[in-house]
Amino acid sequence: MHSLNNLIIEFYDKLSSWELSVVKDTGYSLAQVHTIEVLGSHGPMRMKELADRLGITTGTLTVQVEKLVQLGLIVRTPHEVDRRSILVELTSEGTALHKHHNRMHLQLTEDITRHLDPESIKVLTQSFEKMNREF
Amino acid sequence: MHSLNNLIIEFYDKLSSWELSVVKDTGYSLAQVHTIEVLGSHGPMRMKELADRLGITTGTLTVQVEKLVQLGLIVRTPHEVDRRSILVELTSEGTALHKHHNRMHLQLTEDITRHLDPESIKVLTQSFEKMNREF
DNA sequence: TCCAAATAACTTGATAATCAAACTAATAAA
DNA sequence: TTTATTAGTTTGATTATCAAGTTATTTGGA
Repeated sequence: MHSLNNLIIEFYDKLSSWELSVVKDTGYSLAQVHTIEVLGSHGPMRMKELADRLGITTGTLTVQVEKLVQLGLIVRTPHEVDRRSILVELTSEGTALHKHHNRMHLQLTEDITRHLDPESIKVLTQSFEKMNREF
Repeated sequence: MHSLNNLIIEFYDKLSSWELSVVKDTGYSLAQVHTIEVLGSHGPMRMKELADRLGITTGTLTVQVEKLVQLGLIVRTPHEVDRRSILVELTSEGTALHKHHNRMHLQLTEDITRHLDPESIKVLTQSFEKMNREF
């Protein structure tokens, strides 16, 4: 258990470094790409929910979103029922950035699992499913 | 492979959120705890190496380190052979913070793996070893 | 129904984190 | 021994962040 713990920490650390270098290549900031990631994988959402997912306040997010709108990556649309809220969603350019980032991730996954046999991949997948459920 | 990729991304995302909330409880910033983490798990090191591991410039690190020294978490000692360099290392208080954070991690690992059978744990551990080697 | 409380987003003012570039001191290489 | 490189710091500017206050809207009692 102790060694597994250390391996997870090391895995997380290496993934963070990889993410940082990949993001730097895009020319956007880590916070910006992270925002695009969340919108890309979960779809349009309100400011409040987005802020919660990103772990920042709505005040901070207002500024971030303003910049991403100017960059043409996202758009703000009024919420259909709740007029206090606005929905944030990706533009086609934002979607393209998300897809590009996703391809990078997929390539990484292929790279780091290339020495795993099919049975291990299967167990690994099931284990991740179970672990993700426990957070 | 595609689903495993998504599971890894989700795992990373949840781990990030967990880390953020755990760090917030300590009263220190994410950057500060991260610095302590690196020093705690790899031992004393030069500014340059520490900056590289953290993914920041030495200019930024100089400011960070100064604050951590004032907080009593780390100390600067001259490098024995290279007089351009200084070694950064944890104080006993810094070590205590690292140990505390490590215990949190261990607890998390125990929590998220509690529904995995011994054989899966074994395969999972071996898989992480192989994946970490490929980064 | 109507008003108080809660919620969503934004704004403002302050602080922390970051970088690039310039600088100093020391080492390495020619 | 010069010259080039490296380590760390400083400076000036920019970005990210928060807490607190503001406005508009919704919700939940009385």
